[in-house]
Parts: sequence; structure tokens; C-alpha cells
Amino acid sequence: MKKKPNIDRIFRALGDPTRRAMMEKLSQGPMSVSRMAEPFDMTLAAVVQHLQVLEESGLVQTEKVGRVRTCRIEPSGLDAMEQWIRDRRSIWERRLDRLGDLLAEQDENR
Amino acid sequence: MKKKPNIDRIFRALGDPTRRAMMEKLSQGPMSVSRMAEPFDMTLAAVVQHLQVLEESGLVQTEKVGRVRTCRIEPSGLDAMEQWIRDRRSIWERRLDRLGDLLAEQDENR
DNA sequence: AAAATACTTAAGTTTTTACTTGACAAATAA
DNA sequence: TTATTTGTCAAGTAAAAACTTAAGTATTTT
Repeated sequence: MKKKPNIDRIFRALGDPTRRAMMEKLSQGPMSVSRMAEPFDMTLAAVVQHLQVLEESGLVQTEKVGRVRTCRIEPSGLDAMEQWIRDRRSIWERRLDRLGDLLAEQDENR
Repeated sequence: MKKKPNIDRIFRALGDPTRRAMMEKLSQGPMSVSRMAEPFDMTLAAVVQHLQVLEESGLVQTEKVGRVRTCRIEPSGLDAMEQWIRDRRSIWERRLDRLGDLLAEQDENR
């Protein structure tokens, strides 16, 4: 039951609805921090903190040129998460294939 | 930028590493609450609270017979999450197809 | 040079979340 | 019947997360 530190960060980052909304906004294309902040009812500083979480998780990449920091989605960022989902699914399905649902329950639940 | 309440609960539920570990344990097959709790270094009550979050999000289903509550994974539970990931991906990829990455940045970042 | 823009940083506050404790109830076992 | 198992509930505590405020820095603009 060990886990990679990064998948922890990814799931944690997207557990917050504001950060998910930010990812949705960023899907429109790369944009500055202040542009990112526009639709949100909170201070710039708060938005920046959310962006940091997203960046540390590898979901977002940023680059500062001049006084403007441009944010973009890191397309491979969700790979680990998708893999986790696939893994869960394949394990259940293997189980369900091997035995009938009820039979399995009786067998392993004693 | 509206969102379904359920996807919120799913992402939030899996944002916690303990609950993710519980899903992994439950992948082994249906089991009782106390069996679920075994590997975790916390009280039964805490585990039950995590299970409630998982159940409210639709990821887990439980049924009580006698004094034993049996928990099982709800296989469709992760569908909404996977769909969200797919949606993000398809939007980025459509963007990257339409325009070159750098060109797009210059265009929309002014 | 002065003012405005676009962040950045640190510190503090508020809110939420995770977890514990302890008392209790129902079902099963002795 | 008594004891044990299996879980439930409510309340409280402690830690983490989200958010604000305020002061500061570097870059443009005027």
C-alpha cells in the first residue's frame, strides 16, 4: 500500500472545486495569472496560491517573461490519475469475470 | 462554469489519500466495515466517517445485514471523473490541432 | 522620473477536514 | 442471561486548507 507522492498531489489538487474550475478555464489556452483570476471571487493572492498547488502537482506549467507569468496546462498531467482509475476498474472487472458477484462475496467475506 | 454536485463529491472524496487507499482495499472484493478498517492506523469511527464520504459520492455502496455492514465498490462511480478527464484532454487537443502551441499563445494572450 | 501594472511574499484569520473519545444499540456467541 | 462483537452517534479537538490583508519588487507605461 505504498504510493507515489505525485499522484497524491494530483488528486489533492483536483479535490478542490476552485482548482478544477481553473483547469477548465486554462483549457481555453495559455493565459496570464491575472486573466486566470478574473472569473473568481477572491483575491489575486488566493488565485496564485491555487496555481502553485496546480503547478506543484504537475498539472500546470508556468513561465514568467517580463512582469507577466503565463500559465498553461501540462497535457501529460492527468495521465497518472487516469491510470489510477483504469487500474481500479480493471481489478474490479477481473474479479467480476472470475466469479459471480454474490459467489465472490460469500467466498471472500467469511 | 456550472458543475454537477456529484462530480464535486467524487473529486473531493478521492482527494484524501486514506479514502483512495480504502478504494484500493475494496477492489479486493466486498468486505465488512471492520475488515476495511484493519490496515488503517485510526479508530473504527474515523474509518466509518471516510466510508460515509465515499458512499455519499456514489463510489461505494453498503448494505447492512445483521450487525455487519458490507461495503462494495459501485463500478460506475468513477465514470463522471473519467469523463471530466476526457473532456479536458479533448479540449486541449482540439486547441493544439487548430493552431500551433506558440502561435496560439501569442494570439490569445494579448 | 513618476505612476501604474502584474505579480510576490509573509503573516494572520477563518473555515473545513480528519480524527478521537466516550456513551450507546443491536445482533450474535458463550 | 451475560458477554462479546460490530457498528452508530454526538461532541469535541487538533491540524490542515483556503482565504485575506498589507507591504514589497520588478517591469512597463506615461
